[in-house]
Amino acid sequence: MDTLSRAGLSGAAVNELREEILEGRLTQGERLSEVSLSTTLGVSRAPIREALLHLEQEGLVVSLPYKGASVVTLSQQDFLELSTLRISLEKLAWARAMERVTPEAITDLNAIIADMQFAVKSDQKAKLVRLDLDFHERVFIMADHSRLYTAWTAIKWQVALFLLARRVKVDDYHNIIVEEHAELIEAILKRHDPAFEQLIDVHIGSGYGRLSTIV
Amino acid sequence: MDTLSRAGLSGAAVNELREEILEGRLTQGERLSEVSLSTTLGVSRAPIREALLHLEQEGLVVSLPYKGASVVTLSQQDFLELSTLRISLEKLAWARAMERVTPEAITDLNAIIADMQFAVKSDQKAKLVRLDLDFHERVFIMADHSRLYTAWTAIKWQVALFLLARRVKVDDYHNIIVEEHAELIEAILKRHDPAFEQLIDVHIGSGYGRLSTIV
DNA sequence: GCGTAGTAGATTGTCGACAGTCTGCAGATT
DNA sequence: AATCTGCAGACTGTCGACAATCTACTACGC
Repeated sequence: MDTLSRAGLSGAAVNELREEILEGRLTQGERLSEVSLSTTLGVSRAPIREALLHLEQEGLVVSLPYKGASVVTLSQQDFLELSTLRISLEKLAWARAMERVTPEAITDLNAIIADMQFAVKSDQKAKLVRLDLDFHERVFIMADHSRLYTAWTAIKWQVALFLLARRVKVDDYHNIIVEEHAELIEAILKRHDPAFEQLIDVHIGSGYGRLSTIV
Repeated sequence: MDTLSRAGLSGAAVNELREEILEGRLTQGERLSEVSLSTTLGVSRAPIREALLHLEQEGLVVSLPYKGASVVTLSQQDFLELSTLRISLEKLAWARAMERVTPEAITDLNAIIADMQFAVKSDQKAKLVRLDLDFHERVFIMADHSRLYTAWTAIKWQVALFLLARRVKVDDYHNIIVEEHAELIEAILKRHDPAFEQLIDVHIGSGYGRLSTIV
């Protein structure tokens, strides 16, 4: 991870708050008062403020001057933005990852797919989402492009929030996720497969079709 | 601008420090001590820390825990990263801008080109760089995609730093910049010109060829 | 002389308190 | 009754001081 390497208290606050948002204990739109957070987490306001700035950069929190921070409320429009930008970023990531792939990386990716299969069987939906994002995370790391990775982290947790909040129909998500990621690995093994861009369009963009009505 | 709307002191510090970095008064690699900055700018460390976090997000500053912040040092590798990511972002931006273009926006863009011509004649190199970035800035705004715009701002000032630091050969930059931007406007007027992606590859990617040896 | 432990200085991380700003309600005015 | 004004409370923005950490120099041992 990225934020784990940050300084102690603010980094810990980031991880704690992010988990609470992703798991729904902090609902979308909920006010995030600095003082209440500082008393709850047992630290002063300084690391809390820094944590909120970081979460704002990750798109999980929105804040206005003198009006405080709130958990982001993601709309269908936001999901469209996330999908279109993600497609652009992933195309670049995969193109570069193809040129830098190692056998060990493929082994890791296949291990994730194996975990996915288990998660599907045992119906662990949250775990499945984490594996999905972890899979793509490794591709972005493989791409060896620090700014591309930064751009990815700026939308990663918003995508996670959308998937975890069940605002996407997950019925077929279960059924196709293993197969689609396996196809992506095949594409990467071919190295210069020109069809990978179309594959990404389908893989990421298919979320449009799975976009359900607002919960 | 974006940061002008931020709260007073930290936002002002961001703008002040960014200008000093872009104009070279703060050289690349220079240490940025919080206390010395706070005494220099006449504010306490709190807004300075916030400003440094913001500048780190913009890629103009790098910082390590307990080791402090420094002005970023951009290498040729960094320029390659900036160019490849920027091409991805601009392709998405132009595709969307084409669908949303208004006559007023075209007027604004042509006004910028007119200013460019004047800047070229009067040999105002820094002004020319600003106009170049302002041109693209407006396209990203036209794209009406908040996360794409955020991704753009995360690399925008690094691109500016590269161009302003004269680490790119600017001889032909002067000669072709007006013509290339005029071509981009023509492409946007055609709305669904499929050749615009290639145009962007050339326009942004040509920086590779202009990349000079390290100063 | 060279390497290493210790220490002093400087710098960042954190804290609690004060100042500036927003929000909602109470009361006055028309 | 409706609207405006002023106030009270809560919250964010800022500040100065203390704690934790890093760094570079010094002194010691070999």
